[in-house]
Amino acid sequence: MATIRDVAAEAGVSRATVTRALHEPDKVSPKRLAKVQAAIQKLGYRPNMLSQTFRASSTRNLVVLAPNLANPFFAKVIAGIGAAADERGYKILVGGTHGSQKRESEFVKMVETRLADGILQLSPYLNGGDNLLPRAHVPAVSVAGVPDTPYASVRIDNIAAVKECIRHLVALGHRQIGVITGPVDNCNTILRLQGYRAGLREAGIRFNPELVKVGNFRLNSGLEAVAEFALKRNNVKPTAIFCMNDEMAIGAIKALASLRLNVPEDVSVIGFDNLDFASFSTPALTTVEQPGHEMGYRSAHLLMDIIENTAPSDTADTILPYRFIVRESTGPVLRQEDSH
Amino acid sequence: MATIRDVAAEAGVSRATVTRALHEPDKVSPKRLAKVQAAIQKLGYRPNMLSQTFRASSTRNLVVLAPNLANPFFAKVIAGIGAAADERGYKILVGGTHGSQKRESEFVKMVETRLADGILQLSPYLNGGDNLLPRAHVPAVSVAGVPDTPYASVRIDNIAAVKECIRHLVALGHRQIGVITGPVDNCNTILRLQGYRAGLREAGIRFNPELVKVGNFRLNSGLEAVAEFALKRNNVKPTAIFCMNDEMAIGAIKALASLRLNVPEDVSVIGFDNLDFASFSTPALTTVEQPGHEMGYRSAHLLMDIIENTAPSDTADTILPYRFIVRESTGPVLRQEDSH
DNA sequence: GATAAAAATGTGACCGGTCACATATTGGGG
DNA sequence: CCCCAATATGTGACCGGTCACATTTTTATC
Repeated sequence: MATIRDVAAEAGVSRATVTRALHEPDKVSPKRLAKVQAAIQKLGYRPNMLSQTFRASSTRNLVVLAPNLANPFFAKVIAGIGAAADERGYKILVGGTHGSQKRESEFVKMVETRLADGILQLSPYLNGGDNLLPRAHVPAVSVAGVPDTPYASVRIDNIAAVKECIRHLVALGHRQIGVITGPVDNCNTILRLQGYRAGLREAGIRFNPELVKVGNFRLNSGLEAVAEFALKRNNVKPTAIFCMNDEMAIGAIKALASLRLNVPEDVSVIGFDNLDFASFSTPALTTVEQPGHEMGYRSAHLLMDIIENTAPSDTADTILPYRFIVRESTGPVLRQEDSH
Repeated sequence: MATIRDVAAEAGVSRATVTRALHEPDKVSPKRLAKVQAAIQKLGYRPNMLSQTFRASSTRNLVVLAPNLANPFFAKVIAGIGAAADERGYKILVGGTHGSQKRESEFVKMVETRLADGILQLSPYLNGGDNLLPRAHVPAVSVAGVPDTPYASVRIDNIAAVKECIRHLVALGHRQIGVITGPVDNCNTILRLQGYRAGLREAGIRFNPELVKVGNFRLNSGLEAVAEFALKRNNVKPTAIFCMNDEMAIGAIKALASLRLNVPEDVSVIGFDNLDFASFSTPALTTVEQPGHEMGYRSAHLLMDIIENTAPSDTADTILPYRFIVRESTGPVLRQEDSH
């Protein structure tokens, strides 16, 4: 593989002239420029980014920490990040952590060891001890995360969004409103649960822990949670279920169907995220749209600003608007009390 | 940021001793080892990977070229790649190309400029001119791609898989079998279309171009293709539709539902990939499972072998088994000719 | 055509580890 | 206590660009 010295020798100039020909062509006389270009052509020279990057000690790589690559919502966010990175000549390294602390610290180490310039953290766990980022002082932005992080975040107002869902259900006459959550230590779970409780309070409904089922954001856990609701001996059966993401909502609908319960006649279901699949499910899902692409885009620009020091690494939160979308999976409660 | 020289000075030893303390601790006397470790601790020293990597001129990064990150099948493959990379201390850079040549060449350039060691190409276009990889002689493996690439590939036998789908439909009495394809130049489209035609031939059914609709592998295009089938003035209405992936199949089912056609009573539908969503759709999808995780895993190991020169960079194909899964979306054709 | 200013080019050091080799230290056997 | 081998440590060069600065060449002005 040809080096810059080979090119210099071939063109009969110095190394510095080659560098200049590459980066500041107008500072090189046309004659030599042509010679250098010919030499580059002839030798098939490609500058070694590694050494460039080493000298500059900046890689223009961003690490994206995603707990789960299979989550379509994250795919949207990542697309947005990619678009922003592209605009400024950055590349993104997508690290699937699968929730593993070890994996996560591997990627943080990439920044500490200069293989990447900063980190975008998707949906982190609450900063209750196990969040690595604050400890390592590394440029970071949290996407779709929590308020009050020690670094900037871009997100929606989860609490308000969920309150709006509950308000919608209450308006339809529901008072037994179940909820299927994500993992208990997930920040979105925590916030949305707060929204849920606030929504109930607003409607004067007492919070009933039996109506809360813990899921994991995957299809299957929606299914299992509904099975648990059905299995219950006692008679607190929800007439509506708020699911903390669309995948679990689709799982829930599937489970309800196999119990011969119709959505929304027997049970209303609400999701969260507005995946593409949400409008294609039967019935089409009432859900909250998070502007995933926009969130990714904004947060990536913010991170790059921080890296390049054009923005102070403050902890300001950017709150983007959500959109509550009513489709077919929610409807009025029918007054045939406890038919199932 | 502390360098190895700082550590050496602090510990009162030479740079080489520090390196050895880091990589071959048993070759350093316990006394100095302790001193070095104390110095590292005190200075918060972290080796600069960039320079290490520069010296070794190997980054242990693999670039994954994915046309579309939102495709859940690719997510599975990427997870497999990640698992393999992990085992051997590689990291993966996921590059969403969105079908753009420019983006793709950006990533190829990353390998040429040594920011990554090799490329995994997901579902490439046929080598009709616009496939960059052969031109750049870069370590590469194709995943879920075509036969006869100039580099190794890991895939299933698409033709056989589709033939099996058609055979299944024919056995149920279907003779008007529609197909919704991916983009015409996509290699999977081409192979699966060959399988489709071979399946028809086997059953003695004449190929009818009017039963072929071109899609783009996204939900919406399944919907649109069905709308086109419905719209047709002439009377070649399919009693079964083979979709080249699950997303389009789910789109197709949605469209059929809005036309008041039942699946599978009125029209049977088959998908491809066996996404998680496939078994959660209503009705659950008959489909072909590609071992996405395994494909990613195998191809990544193959690529790493090539990079490390333990495997010759031959063009051998690895063919993995697929699995045809019959669920609820296919059924016998009802003999009430042309009810719709 | 001489002189100063501007533009073009070349030189050596450097980024931060690592390696090959040279040198110093230790230990055991006689 | 000396000698040789084995082990431990240090030295300088190097990876491939890039930068600051020194040097040379060109151009402008009188």
